Amino acid sequence: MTREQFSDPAYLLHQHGLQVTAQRLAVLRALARHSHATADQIEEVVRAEIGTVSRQAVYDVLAALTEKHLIRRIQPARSPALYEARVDDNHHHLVCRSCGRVVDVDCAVGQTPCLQPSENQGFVIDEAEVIYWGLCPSCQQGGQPRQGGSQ
Amino acid sequence: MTREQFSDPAYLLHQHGLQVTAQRLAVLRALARHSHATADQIEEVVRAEIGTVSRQAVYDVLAALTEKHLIRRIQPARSPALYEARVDDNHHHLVCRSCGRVVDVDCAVGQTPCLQPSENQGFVIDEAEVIYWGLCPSCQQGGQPRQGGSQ
DNA sequence: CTTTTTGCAAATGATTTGCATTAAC
DNA sequence: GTTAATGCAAATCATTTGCAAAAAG
Repeated sequence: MTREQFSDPAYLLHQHGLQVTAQRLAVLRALARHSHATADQIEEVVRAEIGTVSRQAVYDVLAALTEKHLIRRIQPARSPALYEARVDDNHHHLVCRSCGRVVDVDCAVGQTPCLQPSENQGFVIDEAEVIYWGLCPSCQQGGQPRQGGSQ
Repeated sequence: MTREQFSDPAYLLHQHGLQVTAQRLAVLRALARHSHATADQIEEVVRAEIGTVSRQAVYDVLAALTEKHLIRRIQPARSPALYEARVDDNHHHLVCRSCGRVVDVDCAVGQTPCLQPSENQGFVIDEAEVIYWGLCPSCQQGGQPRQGGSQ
């Protein structure tokens, strides 16, 4: 197993029991380039690249990749879900309540302590998702909320 | 201002510039009793109590209360949003990927450090939302995922 | 009395489902 | 060849919108 196989999309898919298809590769490539993209945006990018994808194929691919933890789905309140290339790096998100902008931030508490809640109540935790809600720099001046957590 | 005014729902509403209506009081009461309820469930409870509410009134009330931070909205992946009586206690959530069960847990890192991300990128943060994804005790035996983060 | 809320109906919009066709293994 | 993935159409379902009637201050 060579080092570069780790980052080879086709190998990754195969490794997780998924068939290697043009649209799956294209979705992975699209996400590598555009982080925090909606299904719609991904569809657009993928279609531009390989010519044809159905919306359903996109949803299907995203669901399959999410289930295998090859990508991550984030749901910033009411707006459509966003997807990002999974990096397994325990990073979190800053989300603007006004414009919906999403920015990555490293975990504030070190490497992986976020995975441990104070009490697990018998749950087996596999992921900690942290969203910091607030206003981005540009929305702090002038703008008032249009989307996001409230209303 | 007496001590009990702090917890008086009518006073709370008034204090936040909201008119005091039967359905708002009923929603607050419903949430005090049933934490992590969907709009649907709240509608049901409220209707049982005051006889009549439209679905829209429920959504409207929930939006108003959420905006004033009197209650909190949580969005566990694809499933409908849940609401809980706001406690301002910096607690987080354990969500079961299989059955969708939601359980409260205290912040693992003390009083309010969760509000501070490693870098705020110029954002003004007003809330930190933490969701621990995993499997609840009962779903660890036997059951396989039906709803939740991955398809 | 004036403004905010409610109720009703209809619309929106993301996501899902079912099934035949096609591509991967 | 078999099985898994795609494409297409139609359905679902939470949530929103617009407007008239009712209630709150």
